[in-house]
Amino acid sequence: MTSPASGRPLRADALRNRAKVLAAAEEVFAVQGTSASTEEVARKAGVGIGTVFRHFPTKESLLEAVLVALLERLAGEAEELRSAADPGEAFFGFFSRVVSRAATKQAVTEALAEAGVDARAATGRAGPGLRAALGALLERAQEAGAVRADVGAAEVMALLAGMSYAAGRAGAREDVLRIAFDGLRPCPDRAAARG
Amino acid sequence: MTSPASGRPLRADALRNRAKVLAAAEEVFAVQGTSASTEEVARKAGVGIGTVFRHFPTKESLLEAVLVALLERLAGEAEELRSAADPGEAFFGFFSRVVSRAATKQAVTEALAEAGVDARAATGRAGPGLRAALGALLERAQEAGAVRADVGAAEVMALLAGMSYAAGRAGAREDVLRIAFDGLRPCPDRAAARG
DNA sequence: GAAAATACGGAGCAAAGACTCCACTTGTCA
DNA sequence: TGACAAGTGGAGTCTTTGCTCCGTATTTTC
Repeated sequence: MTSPASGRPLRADALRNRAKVLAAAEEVFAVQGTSASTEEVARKAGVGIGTVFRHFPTKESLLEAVLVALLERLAGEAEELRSAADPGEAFFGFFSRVVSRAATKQAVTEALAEAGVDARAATGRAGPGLRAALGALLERAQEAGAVRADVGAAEVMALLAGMSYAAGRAGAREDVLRIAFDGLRPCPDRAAARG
Repeated sequence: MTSPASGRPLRADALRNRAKVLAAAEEVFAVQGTSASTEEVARKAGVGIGTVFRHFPTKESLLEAVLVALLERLAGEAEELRSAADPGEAFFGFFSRVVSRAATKQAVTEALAEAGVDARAATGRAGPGLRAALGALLERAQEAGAVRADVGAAEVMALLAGMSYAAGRAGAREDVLRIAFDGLRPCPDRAAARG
């Protein structure tokens, strides 16, 4: 996505500015949440507001671009872990890394939430990418017996979003994650415990 | 809280209006989220904006009043379950009832999040009430062996907030809750699963 | 039932934020 | 290097929203 939908490629300076805006937006939204103003983003990027709106015609489209970038990066990280030695550690490690990142970056939580629902059109494109990558991690962990067999990628995504939210608010991140992880692990006499 | 902090009791019509505003605010915030406008609340309550601001000098104070009412009601429900026959069912039933309510009422999730952090002054008063009531439910469930012994009320609150958030976004509420509940249950050979 | 106290309603104010417009600058291409 | 297309910046517009102010209406008190 380095050129406008139809027509010539972007001019060099425009390309540079677009990147600056995107980077600034990601940082601003991460710190202040997605309700931060467009002007704040422009200031951080060192460009005029007009420039921001030239590249992203609405605030929503800017936000969308940021979320997509975030999701793609997460998906990439998951992808890399696909061939890790320990599938269980790969899965749980990825999960907790995402959650701990969400604790400081509000935008991550929102991206995950959006990805789960794929409400927005564009995140609808990136969401499945993450879901697929996470799904692969999940499957390998299940085959290795590190994760119970009766959960799917969708539930794990939802759990991930929920835990990210909780991490951003309450303290005790590790303790809450421990509960979720134990819930994900196989447990032979679970039936007994339920009864 | 039916009279002003210092001075005479409220006039009869004022008391009535205050109640109408609070009820309207709860409904509006539940449906539209806490970013709904004060004017919307006034319209729903059938009073002028001036009246809303007379009773709640800032929007924040109105929101706070709604959240406190919500938390107190939840705490009350938890209290009632204190002497239920089956402590495990009481605990898990309460938990899932809260989550399913949060699925349709955004304000519930926010109230829980606030209660966990007790960031706001006033919810700081009501938050501990819920925490205590939930803690009592938790303890009884633990004594009955339905919940693992090594979790505290704080973690459960955080988990509750996270699950409420997840429920409001993704579908698959039951499936995600199942994971969380299994994580909360005792499981003798958990150590083995972790290794 | 009149006077005083209290409350009501909604026009209007001020601040914030999304977005537009256009005179000016910068990159590109022949 | 000149000409033109492309991009920039930020003052200004429009809308929304929290909140105030005060003339009018309702309750309470005696």
